[in-house]
Amino acid sequence: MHLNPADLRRVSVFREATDEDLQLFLSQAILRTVEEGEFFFLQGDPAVFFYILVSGRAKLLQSNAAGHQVNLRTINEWQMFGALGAVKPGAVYPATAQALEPSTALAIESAFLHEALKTRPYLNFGLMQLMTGYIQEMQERYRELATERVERRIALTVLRLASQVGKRLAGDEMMIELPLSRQDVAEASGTTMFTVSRVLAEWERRGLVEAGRERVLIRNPHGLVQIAEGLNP
Amino acid sequence: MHLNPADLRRVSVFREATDEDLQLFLSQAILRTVEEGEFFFLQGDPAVFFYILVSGRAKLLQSNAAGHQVNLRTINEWQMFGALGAVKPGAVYPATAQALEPSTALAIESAFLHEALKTRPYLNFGLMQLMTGYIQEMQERYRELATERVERRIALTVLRLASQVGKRLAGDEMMIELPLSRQDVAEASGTTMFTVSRVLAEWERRGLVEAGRERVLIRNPHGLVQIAEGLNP
DNA sequence: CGAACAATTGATCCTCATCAAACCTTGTGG
DNA sequence: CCACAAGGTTTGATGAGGATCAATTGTTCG
Repeated sequence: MHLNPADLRRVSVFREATDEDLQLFLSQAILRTVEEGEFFFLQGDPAVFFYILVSGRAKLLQSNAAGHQVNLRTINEWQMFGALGAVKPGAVYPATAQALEPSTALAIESAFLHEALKTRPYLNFGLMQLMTGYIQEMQERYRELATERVERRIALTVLRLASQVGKRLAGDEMMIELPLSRQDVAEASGTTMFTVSRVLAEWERRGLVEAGRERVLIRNPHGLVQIAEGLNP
Repeated sequence: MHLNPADLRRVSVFREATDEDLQLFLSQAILRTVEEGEFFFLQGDPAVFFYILVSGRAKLLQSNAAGHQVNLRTINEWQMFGALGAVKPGAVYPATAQALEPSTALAIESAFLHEALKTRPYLNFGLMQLMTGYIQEMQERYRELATERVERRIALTVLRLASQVGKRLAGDEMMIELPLSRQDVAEASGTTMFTVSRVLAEWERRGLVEAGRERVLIRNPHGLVQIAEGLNP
C-alpha cells in the first residue's frame, strides 16, 4: 500500500494542516498490518504510539478481571485512536484496540504528536473537538445504560453503530448494513448476545430489520428510532 | 466575597498561567451564587458561560425523558465545569449542573476562553489533560456499570467519591467522610437508593463504614477496596 | 464433508428494581 | 422547649427483566 500526504487530510485532526505538516507526519509513520482478531495494542501497554486506521475496521474495548468485555467505540478508516498518550506522556492505553477485519494503520510516536501540539494550534483544536465528542458520547451511553431497558438500549446502540460504521446499500436509500455479530452488538449495548438475538428476532418479525450471520440490515430506521425514543409499548 | 488573581492558580488549567492572564480572566468573570438545589445551568441550554466553582459543591447530572437521573461527576472548589462550549462554539450543555450546597462560582464567557486558547498553549494542554481524565473515568465507569454487580459498583463509586470529595477526618488518618445522600450515591453508581441503603447497612454491620443522614463515613478503606476488587465472597 | 463457530431457542433462576409503609433526623414555629 | 412537618432512610414483600446454561440449529470455510 502506498500513501500520499493528501490522504492524511481525511483525518479530522489534520483537516487544516499544511502540506509540509502532512509530509512531516507521514515521514514519521510506520505502517502496521494486523489480521482479524489481532491487536494494535492492549489495555495497560505503555502508550508509545498513536494510530490512524488506513483500511479495515477495529474496535476499542475494555475488559474486567473476569474477562467480561465492553465495546467503547468502533474505529473506521481515517480515524485516529490511541492518542491519549500524546496528552499525558508516559500514560498507558486505557483500552484495547482489536481489528474486526484485516486492517492497516499508520503508527506514529505519541511523543512526536506531543511536540507538534506545542506549536500547532490547529492540532490542539482538532484533538479537543474529538475529545469533547467522545466525552459526550460516553456520558450519553452511561446514562442510557443506567436508566434504559435493554430493547431500547439495543435500538440506540444499533442506530449509533449505523451512523458510525453503517453502509447505505446502493439502490435503497433507507437500508443500512452493519457488519457486526450479535456478540459485538451485545458488548456495545451492555447486554448478552442471547438477549440481542431475541430482540433482533422480534424486530425481524415486525419487519424492522433483517438479521444474518455477523450482519444486521436495517430495513426501517424510522421504526427503530421510535423504539429508541420509547414511543413503543 | 473577594478574589485575587492568584487564587485562580488553584484551578488546574491555570496552574501555569502568567499573572497578566489571571488578571485578564478575572476581569471577565461574573460571580454567581446559587442556593442548594439550584442550577448553574440546565442540560440543553446554550453553553454561553463556563464556570469555576469558588465555594460549595455541585454535581453534574444527566436525566432522561422519564426523569431518571445519573450523576456524571461531583464538582469541588476550584474545579472548572461547563467548558465544552469553549471547544465547540454554539454548543449546548450536555448535562445539568446543580448545587449540592450554597455555592458560588465564577462565570466567564465561553467565547472568551475560545479566543484565549488560540494564543496560549498552556491552556490547551491544561484543558486536554482534564478532558482525557474525564474520558478515562467515563470509560471505566461505563465498563463497571456493564459488567459488575451492584455491591462492587457501589464500593467502586464510594471509593471514587472519597478521592474526589472526601474529607479526611482530623485525628484519624484512615477515616474519610462523604457528605452525600443515599440518593446521590445511587445516581453515581447506577442503582437505587434502596439498594444503596441495604448495602451500606450490611457494610456497617461488618464495621466497614458508618452511615448517617446524608453522610457516609469510611472506617476501613482497605476493606472497601477488597470488595471493589472482588476479593470477597 | 466435516470442523469450527455464530446464532437460536427454551428452561431456569437470581439479582435488583419497585412499591408500600414505617421509622428517624433535622429544623421550624408556636 | 415541645410538637409537628418535611424529607431522608430503612425494611419487607413481591415480581419482572434479563442473565445464565444447555442443547440444537444454521452457516462458512478449508
